[in-house]
Amino acid sequence: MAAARDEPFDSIAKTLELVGDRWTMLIVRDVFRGLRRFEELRGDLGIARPVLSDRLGKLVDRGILAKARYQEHPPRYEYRLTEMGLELSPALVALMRWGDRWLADAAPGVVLYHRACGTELEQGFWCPKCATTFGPRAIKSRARPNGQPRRAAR
Amino acid sequence: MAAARDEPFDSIAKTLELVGDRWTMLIVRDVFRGLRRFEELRGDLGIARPVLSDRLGKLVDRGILAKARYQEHPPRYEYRLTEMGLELSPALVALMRWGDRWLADAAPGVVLYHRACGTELEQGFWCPKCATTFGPRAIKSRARPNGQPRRAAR
DNA sequence: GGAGTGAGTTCGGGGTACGAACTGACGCCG
DNA sequence: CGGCGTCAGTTCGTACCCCGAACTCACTCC
Repeated sequence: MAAARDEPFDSIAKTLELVGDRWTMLIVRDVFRGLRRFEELRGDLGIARPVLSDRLGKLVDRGILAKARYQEHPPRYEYRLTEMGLELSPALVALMRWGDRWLADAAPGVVLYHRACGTELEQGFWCPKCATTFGPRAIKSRARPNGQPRRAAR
Repeated sequence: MAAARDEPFDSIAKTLELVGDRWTMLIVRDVFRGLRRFEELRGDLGIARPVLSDRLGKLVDRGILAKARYQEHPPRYEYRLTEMGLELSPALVALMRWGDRWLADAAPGVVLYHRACGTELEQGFWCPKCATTFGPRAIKSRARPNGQPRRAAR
């Protein structure tokens, strides 16, 4: 693997190195849905055991999932999202909405609500100054001046 | 391939079938950045030619990219985002921000602005009733009652 | 004590991605 | 006009990764 090219948008590449393979996002999605155990995941995804085993291990190594023992004696673990994993939800939601909108055969099977008030949520880009949401065409990008600290997220 | 399981969140799986392989999202990202020609993309990504050729073809077939002839005579085409492709941006932005936040070695190289006013954008879940953004923990999900028409997006 | 379950690991075969080399249609420059 | 460079591919053989099937192991339940 070549040395990292120092290009902008590199975080996308870095992120996809961690979660961009064929199964990882689907595993994370299932854990979101509440599936936690090896056989649950395997049954739902139809993934080969060795591959699931490998992916879960990597997700734990990377801090996206955490193992929690749910029974001693045959020590059995279930997998839960860490904060890091939980924060993948904007990406998952974005993929879901794109599929709902653009793929005729992917009927929207799920609606997402704001827990506090039960209103169906929207996902969008938000301008805190104008206090509006807006679409992709209203985005401009600029290289961040080097070394400037990132803003605290959320 | 087994018949589609009729599970909720299925749009995520469907979406990932189209853009979930190792390269496709990176290609889309590069087209977002303004790279349009075969060799530009190849040089930037370090992707093997046959793979790039195949992925571009599939992206065009699926309606995410469109070919536009930019010179006759050796007929040469460049690739541009369709509306469908453009709307992948929420997913790309979500992946980018996740990387910025959680991957120490992925310095945020790009800032995104609201074109109208120059303010740095946020991306979040938006509750139109409460007029606030909120995080993943404030989401609830429900199966959509069957056959209900999807809302007009954006 | 035999069957069942949950969570894996081991083991070949097959499909896919890879880099390298080849093609072909030009344009440019001396 | 002849050779070189460029752009956009395709062909080819290998190397790797994914897959399903079978095996393991530690238990529980009947």
